[in-house]
Amino acid sequence: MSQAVEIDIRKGQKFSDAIRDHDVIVAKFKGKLYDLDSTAPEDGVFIPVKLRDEEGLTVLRHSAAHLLAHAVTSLYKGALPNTGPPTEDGFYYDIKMDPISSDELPKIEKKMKEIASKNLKIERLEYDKDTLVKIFSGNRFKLNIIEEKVPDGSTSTVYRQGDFVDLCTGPHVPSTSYLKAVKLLSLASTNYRGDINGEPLVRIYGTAFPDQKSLNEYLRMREEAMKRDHRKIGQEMDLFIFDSERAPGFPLYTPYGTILRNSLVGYMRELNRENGWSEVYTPHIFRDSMWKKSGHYAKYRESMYTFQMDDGTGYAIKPMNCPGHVTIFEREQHSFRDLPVRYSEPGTVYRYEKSGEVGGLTRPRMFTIDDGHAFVREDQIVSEVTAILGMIQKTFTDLFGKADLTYELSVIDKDDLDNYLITYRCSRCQTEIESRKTSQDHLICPNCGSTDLKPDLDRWDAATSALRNALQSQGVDFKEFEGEAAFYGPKIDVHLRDALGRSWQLSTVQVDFNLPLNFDLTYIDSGGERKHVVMIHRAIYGSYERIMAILLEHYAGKLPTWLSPIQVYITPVSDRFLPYTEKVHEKLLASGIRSFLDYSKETVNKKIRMNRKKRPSYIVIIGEKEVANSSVSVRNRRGDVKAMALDEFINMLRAEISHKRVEQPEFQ
RNA sequence: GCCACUGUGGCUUAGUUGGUAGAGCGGCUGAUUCGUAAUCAGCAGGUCGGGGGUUCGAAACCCUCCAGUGGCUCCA
Repeated sequence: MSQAVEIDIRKGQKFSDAIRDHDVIVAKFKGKLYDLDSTAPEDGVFIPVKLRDEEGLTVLRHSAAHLLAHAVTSLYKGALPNTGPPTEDGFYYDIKMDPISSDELPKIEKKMKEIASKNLKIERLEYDKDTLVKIFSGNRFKLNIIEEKVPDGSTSTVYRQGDFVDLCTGPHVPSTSYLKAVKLLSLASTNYRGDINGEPLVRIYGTAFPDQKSLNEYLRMREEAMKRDHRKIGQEMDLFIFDSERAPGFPLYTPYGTILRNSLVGYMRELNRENGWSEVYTPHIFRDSMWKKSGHYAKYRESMYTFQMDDGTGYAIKPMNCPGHVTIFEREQHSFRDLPVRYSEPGTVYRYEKSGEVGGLTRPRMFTIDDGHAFVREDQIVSEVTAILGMIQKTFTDLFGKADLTYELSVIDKDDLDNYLITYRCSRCQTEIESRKTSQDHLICPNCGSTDLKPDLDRWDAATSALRNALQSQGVDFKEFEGEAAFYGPKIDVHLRDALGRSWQLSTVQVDFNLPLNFDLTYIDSGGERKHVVMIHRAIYGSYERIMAILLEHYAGKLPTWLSPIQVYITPVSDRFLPYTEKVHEKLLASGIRSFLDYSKETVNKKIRMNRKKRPSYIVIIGEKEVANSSVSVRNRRGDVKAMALDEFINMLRAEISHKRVEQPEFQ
């Protein structure tokens, strides 16, 4: 982060003439980035942007993308660059070319470095549309961009470095010599414009940094992330398996994994109880009539597991828990005094994710949501959502020690109301209907047949501002995303940043007007009138699978002791000390501590080596001294060893577990 | 679902241009009774993802299906 120094500049003066610092690569003038080589459009002050600044880094990577396209087009005849933007931590370029294998990345990278070392000037050139069309006549992708983005009679810019020219609005670093630390990372394929039917393109991912040192640091982090892959750690710790032949995409939890899972379930059960959420239990299968009524069949049938019995009745396995909770809610009439009614359940759902989409615990075909549905009055939305946000903050503070959360509020796009469920009012007879119209449909008033129906967004507005109020009352920062709302209502998504700086989407809080209408869920208000409830869907972990994956990657498997499947791994130095070891083990078990005794007759070294990958919280070794002193020799996760009295060890563990401590006490 | 890559015993893997599989870890057996990341020896374990084809001969080449990985699309 460099200081926001400001430099005076006069109209027509080149930015480069006003600065000396070689690290400055672009100028920010009135909020817009300019190449150093360009001139100020008017008098004013500009901020010099350095390589290391966030915006500078983006520019650097964008330039690196050009360098990549430059190298590829010079190596592969007929390769047609499409687009190559910077990304959060690097860049990519989509190129039409024959498929290549990742073995060729080093070759391309070498070419990039070769071009960079030529210290080519990167020039910005402005041309009219006709000239642009001539320049890119051989590249139909660029011609499409010109056709769409450059109006007739206007101009746009290209950037040239040596013999390579790319259509681009820039800005870029002044010369290729800035691109010293570039690295190609992976190869993927994509379709033109992200359209499934679009032409297949080769996408090459890479990254760039101001210097080799920070690039190396990034690569180390990347490697660390790879080592922390929950699929790998989960196998090492023996937590779950996937049997890709028998159940592709379905996790099976082993005994250790089930301990972890149950710890998380137990935590949520307690949190729910403390916050007035009743636990319920619902079937995994419902008749198809249920899914027709809920609307799931209409929208999600192809990703549901459906089947038919011999007598012809149709069923489906649940892809969501809401209908079950709704069914329980419906069993009795509700007064306005009863609300909110809150049902929660670790609800296992099954969704047929398409073959290319499944992967590990983050995208399985079976997962268990820490699901909750609150049935509330409209005036209760704010307080209910506020309470849920509090539960979210508590949960992640407990799980991660310090929760680095970001909030997103997804709201309706009022310029594009198609596909949202909204109230329409007939202009002629004032009849109100609830509908989700698509662009093909046109609505007709069921009462008078008029087609003049006006959307009424009052309820959406009220719900959205309720969510906004709840967020503000919690004093958290949030961003709003227009058009990201669910079709049935606005929602809040919560993201967590992990130890490696990666952001994961976890919690979600959604306001739903749809299901209460589909199922006609009502309460009797104080005036004796029937009103529709509002449903609030909430998941805090998101799913048990996902939170487990995140915990494993965040902690590199070294889970806080309260969550750790093996809290104590205990083994004697030799069989002679087994009786005392068993006594210690039993006392630990009696104290509620998950102790696992290793009877194998191996050397201590070997036993530790064999069991370390299971990440026990503590390793306890019992030998002659321990037997003599009624003590234990304890090794913690960091590898520090300490001898202590058995009771001292048990007290330490109990405190650590009951306070859900993330760190272990230090051994002096 | 689309594109690319990959698929060898429980795990990690070797296998040059095709000549019917090697290893380490783990497992088992025996010896060793051992002090915080490698004690020794022996044994068992593989229809090289499935099926089809080419060939005198296929783990290797071709086709096809399945699965995994990385992306795209999707994610209620």
